[in-house]
Formats: sequence, C-alpha cells, structure tokens
Amino acid sequence: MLNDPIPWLDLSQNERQILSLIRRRGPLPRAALAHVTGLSPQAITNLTRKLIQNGFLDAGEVVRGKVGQPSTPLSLAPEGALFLGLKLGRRLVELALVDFVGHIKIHRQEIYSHPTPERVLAFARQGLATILDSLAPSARIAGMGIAAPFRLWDWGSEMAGWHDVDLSASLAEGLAFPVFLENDASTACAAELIFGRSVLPRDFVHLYIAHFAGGGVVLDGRLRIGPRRNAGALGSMPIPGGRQLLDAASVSTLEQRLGRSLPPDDSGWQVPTDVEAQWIAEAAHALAFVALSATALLDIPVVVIDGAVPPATRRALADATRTAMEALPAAGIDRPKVIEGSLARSARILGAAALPLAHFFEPGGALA
Amino acid sequence: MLNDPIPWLDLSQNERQILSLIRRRGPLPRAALAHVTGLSPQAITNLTRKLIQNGFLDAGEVVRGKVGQPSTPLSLAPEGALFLGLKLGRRLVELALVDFVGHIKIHRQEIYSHPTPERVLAFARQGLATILDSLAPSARIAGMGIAAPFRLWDWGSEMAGWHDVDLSASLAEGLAFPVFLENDASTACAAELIFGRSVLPRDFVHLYIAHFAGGGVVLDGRLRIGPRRNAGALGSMPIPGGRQLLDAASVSTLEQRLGRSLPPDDSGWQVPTDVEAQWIAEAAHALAFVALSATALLDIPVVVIDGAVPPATRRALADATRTAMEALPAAGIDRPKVIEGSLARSARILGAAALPLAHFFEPGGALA
DNA sequence: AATAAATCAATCATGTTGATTAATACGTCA
DNA sequence: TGACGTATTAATCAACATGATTGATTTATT
Repeated sequence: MLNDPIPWLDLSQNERQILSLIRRRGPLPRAALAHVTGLSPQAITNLTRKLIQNGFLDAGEVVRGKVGQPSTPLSLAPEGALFLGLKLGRRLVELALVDFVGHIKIHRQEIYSHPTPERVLAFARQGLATILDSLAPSARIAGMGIAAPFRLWDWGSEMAGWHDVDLSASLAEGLAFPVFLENDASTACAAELIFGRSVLPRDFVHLYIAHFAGGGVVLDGRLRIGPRRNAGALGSMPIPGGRQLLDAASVSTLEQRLGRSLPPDDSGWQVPTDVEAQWIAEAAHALAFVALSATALLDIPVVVIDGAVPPATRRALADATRTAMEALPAAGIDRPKVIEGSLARSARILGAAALPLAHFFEPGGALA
Repeated sequence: MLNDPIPWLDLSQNERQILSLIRRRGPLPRAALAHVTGLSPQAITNLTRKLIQNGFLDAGEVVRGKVGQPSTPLSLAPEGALFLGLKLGRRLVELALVDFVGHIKIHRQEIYSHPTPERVLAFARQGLATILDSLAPSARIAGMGIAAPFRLWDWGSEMAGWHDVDLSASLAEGLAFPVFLENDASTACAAELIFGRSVLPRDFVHLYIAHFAGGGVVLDGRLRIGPRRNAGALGSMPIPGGRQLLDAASVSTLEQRLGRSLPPDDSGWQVPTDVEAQWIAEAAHALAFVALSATALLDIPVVVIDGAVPPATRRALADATRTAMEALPAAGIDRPKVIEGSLARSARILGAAALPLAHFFEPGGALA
C-alpha cells in the first residue's frame, strides 16, 4: 500500500517543505521560501517550477509597491490533489471529498443507532462509487483516510461484529489509491495541524472531547504515532482517583449524568446549565492535570482543546481548564497556554482526509 | 558557539549514522552498515574510508569462517574524539575526560557542604588546565558538557550566589571548544542513550532518582530538549495528592524521613530497611503513575529507572514500580516495560561528556 | 543609483548502478 | 584424500544521476 512510487505523488522532502510552509503561512513569494527554508534562491526556482508544472502550486498576481522587482506569491492549487475521508462515529458515518486546501467538496452522512460493519461498508462503498463517478477523469485522488474509534467492540454486545473487521483492508480492495486508518481523536489533531485556522507552535498537544476523550501529540510539526501506533492516547492518561481522563472528560460521562444520549449535532445539545457546569468543572480538572503532565514531559507550550461540542461549551471547557491549572502545582515548569481548536465537529472527518495528505505532502510523511 | 564549522568535526548525517550504529551495536562490517542504513555498499565504502582516515573508525581483524569473502568489522577509535564533562551536585563536583567509546580517562572530584560559584569555577578551571596540559597536542577535544541541577538558588539562602552566574559562559571563555549545559537528570538520560550498556528501543523515558528526581525523554533515538529547553522535567510531573514526582521519589524525601543527609557515594548508604522500604513503596507508586502517563501520551514501550543510589535500591525501586503499575488503570494502552539503568552514579558525569558528543556525532545533533 | 526578485549557466557534493575483483565454504569427482 | 569448479559474500572501481550551490545576469521597481 505504501510501497509504490506513484509518479505524481513522489515528492522530495524539499518539495514537501515548500508546500507545507505555504499551507501554514499562506501564499509566499519565492524569495521568502528561500529565506525560511535555507535553500538557495536557485533551488527554490527549480523546485517551484516543478510544483507549478505538476499542478500543486499556482502563481498569484505580482505584488508591486515595494522596492525592487515585484514578487509573485505562490499559493496552493486547490485541485492539486483530492482526498477522501471516512469518519465512523457512534451515531453517524460521514464521507467527504476534501481538496488540497481543506475545502469539503462533497459530503454525505448517515445516522444510525449503532454502527454495524455491513451498514458502514455499504454506505462507504456506495458513496465512494457515486463520488468517483461524479469526478472528472483528470481529478487526482491521492488516497483515503478513515477516522474510527479504537475498540469499537467494547461499546456493547451489539458491536461484537467489529471484532474481526479490517475496515481499511475491506475498503482498499479495488481502489486505485491507498487507504489509511487512524484513531478518530488523532485525526482531529491531524486536521488542526494541517487545516487548522489557529496559529500553532511546532509542538502542541491536542485534546478532543467527543463520546470518548482522546488526543494527539504534535512534535516538530509532525503528528506522533508511536512505535505501536498508540501515541496520543490521552483518554488513557491516568488522573487522580485511580481513573483515566476519559472517565472524567468525555461526552459519555455527561450523558450518564444526563440519563440520556445526545444527538450528533450541536442543534440537539440541550443540557441543563447546572449539569453542564458540574461536568465541565470535573472535566477541566482532569484536562488541566493531563495538560500539565504533557508539559512536564515534553515542554509543551500550547494545549489545544476541541471536541464534538457546541462552541460555547468548548469555550467553557478551555476557560475552566485554565483556571484548574492554576490550582495544580507547577514548580519547575511553565504552564502551557490553553487555546481552543478551530474545527469542532468537522475535525475528525477533515483529519481523516488529512491522513493521505500528510503521508504524501508533509515533510517526513508526518508519521512518526 | 555552535556556528563554526570546525573541519574535523563537520560530519554529514550519514557519517553520524554510521558512527551511531557502531556505537550502539558494536563493531560492524561494511556490508552490515549498508544493509541497515539502506545506503549502497559503494556509499558505505566511501564514507567509512573517510571516517577511518579522519581517525574515527578502526578496521578490526578480518572475520573468517563464513561463506564468502571475509568481512572486516569496523569499530570506534577510542581516541577519535575526547570530551570533557563537569558535573555539579549537592555535595560533589566532578570533572572528567571521556574518550570516544565512553571510557573515563581522567577523573577529579571535590566534596563540599554546598557549592558556591567561586569554588566550582576554581575547581573547574584548575582541573581543566591540568587536564589540558597533560594531553598530547594531537588529542582532539570536541567540547565540554556541564550537568547541573536547575534552579540551584532554590536550595537555600546560602545558594543565592548562583542566581546570576552563567556557568557555561564563564567556563567557555578562552577555551578552543564549545561548552554545553544541561539539566543533570537529562544528562543521565543522554548517558544511557549514548554510552549505556542496556538494550534500548528508539523511544524511552528515563527516570533518574538523585537528590531530586528528574528524567529525560528519548524519541526516535534522540534526546528531546523541547522548545524552551525543559522537556523531560519528570520531577515536575503532577501526581495524585496535589504533589509532583519529586515530592515522592527523590533522595531528599528519603533524607527527610531519615532526619539526616546521605553521603555522595554508595558506601555511605546506611538506611534502615523499614525506612527504605516505605520510601520505595511510595516512590514506586509515583514512578508508576508517571510511567503510565508517558506511555499514554507517547506510546513509550520502555521506562528506564536509574539513580544515584546503590544497585540493590535501584532494583527494589524498579521491582516496586512494576508492581505498582499493575494496580493502576491502563485501559487502552500497553503498560511499558520497566528496566534498570546501567550507569547509576556515573550517569550524570558521563552524560555531561555526552552532550558535545551528541552534538557533533549523533544524527540530528541529538537535540530537538 | 540602489534594491530586491528571479533566473541562467557552470560547478560541486553525494549518492546510485553495474561491472569487477577478492576470498572464502562447499560439493563433486578423480 | 586431495584438487577443482561453483556459489556466496564482501568490497571496490568507474561511470553516471540527482539535486543542491555559486556567481554572474536580467528585470522591475522606489
């Protein structure tokens, strides 16, 4: 799957670095690229020529008004590559086609009471066929990413069918592009890293509060996977009281307090304020503890909090986490900045699509 | 300090990789190097020729008895480069000259009740002069590393003098080589990584129990420093009870229980077994908690425990940590293996010397 | 005239590829 | 038993490919 040097996807590290820089900082002229990459202007000329020819970059309008020859900013070509994302959730499957700049071009979804392999596969296959049919033959799909919770079968007896399903392999059959699978919370982190609208440092920890709590760790601008593909398992972080983060900071905990489950969109989020406030207080305490742990270990300057929750709730969680962190001992370390994510419910599906993007277009394949 | 391309120290990434491989796996023939680096045999021939010419590698006796042409294993040249290490402790300063394979060639030390800048600087300068005098002019010193606890001034009013001392800059003056400074617990980790006799994976966390508790994080074979040079501050990891690791797992805690301080060598370690056992039990609990946190965050497969304690104590700590970890919740993660370090009291001084070594000879400069 | 962006042409550094040589073990045959 | 051919492995040589740098040059602007 990862062994074929598909010619148009075979980018060098320096080409990837250029694309990654423009993705994060917006359109840049060649001179700026030379300066920040440390490469010679000549090398940038050669590399960008190739990238433009291959349809990954567009030359913008020349910028006049400054001393010296005008510069021509280079921007990402939206159709440079397309990516498919499949997100598997507790109540919802989603399939999306995402372009090179992170726009969702096509989106389909289906609601269920609980996911079965048959239903998910049928939805994915049919959606895939429809999408592929609708595309011009010139459209370049680089790959598909799947965001799925780990251990679906732990959710209850009706989920036992997932035990021996290899979603990735089942869907990859017959497709002309590779398929990637990752924990859904990690994909949310990947989305923030690749498509996020926040200003982020090279190192940060991402906490994503959905039915479960999970996260991702970004070091040196790359999402860390870990030797056993289980880094960023923030939901499993131990917290005081013999518990783990996901016991305190997850929507499932809120649902338990509430006595009912919440629908898979913000519009249905009707939660009594006192119940929510209490949940937030406890969750924030756990989040603060975990954030400080990460900082002591990795010198993390920023912790991003996001989740499949309404913006107001996310804000309250972030605020409460900041407050809770003040009460925890931090001798010898600098408390990290807590900021909100920018993608909320769309983080996981965008992150799914970001998996092939990172693999082919980010320096180092963004895997580690 | 780090900007000059001293010719004999200007090694390419591939040269560094070769040296690093041989350092860890022992003498290797060229064919093996080609296989594991992925470079062509021809490239290995060229690179090793240069490394031998420059005095970093020695060709060993050819190995016969196998099918095919005999192979000539290449080993590190002990005099390939020399490194100075200065370790500053609570009761002890040490200065050492360490060769390319991690042997301590010269060692001097001085005991005090508490360190003052004057005394430490005088000791270092005099020792430095003596050592440099004793060396042949052909000896190649690559640099000096300093292992010092952070925030010395927090130890008490008599240490206030350290507030505005830049040890690194003061000592660098007049020296022909660069000086590096790092937290002493981090250098212990660096020593295990570079000179350690244990078999280690590419990712591990190192816990070092001395007067304080600290540690280091190694990812992808590189010691992680962090954007603010404070990664691996494991002593500051929060643990249940509103405390931090160093409140539970440090020799200073033991000394408090004991009502007296312990001398800076194993021979003076006379601790009643019940006091030690109780201390170990509490420390192990905290260590296990921290180990699990690190694993959830980074998918760490191995945690190394070492310290400035007798081997038996270290073993008891490791054993107790393993046990304590079983009692902590670990849903969603694999508990890491707990192993003992191999360097004990010499870890920090060796690690100090390893700082310049890593900077010049490890892939990526081993800083991150 | 100064400045900055971008390119051209020549060169260099560092790798690969494919052919070649060297030294050995092992099977086979006289 | 000893001699000899063959497969195997290590290592190198020579030619070439890739991808960068350097220094001179062109262009468009204040």
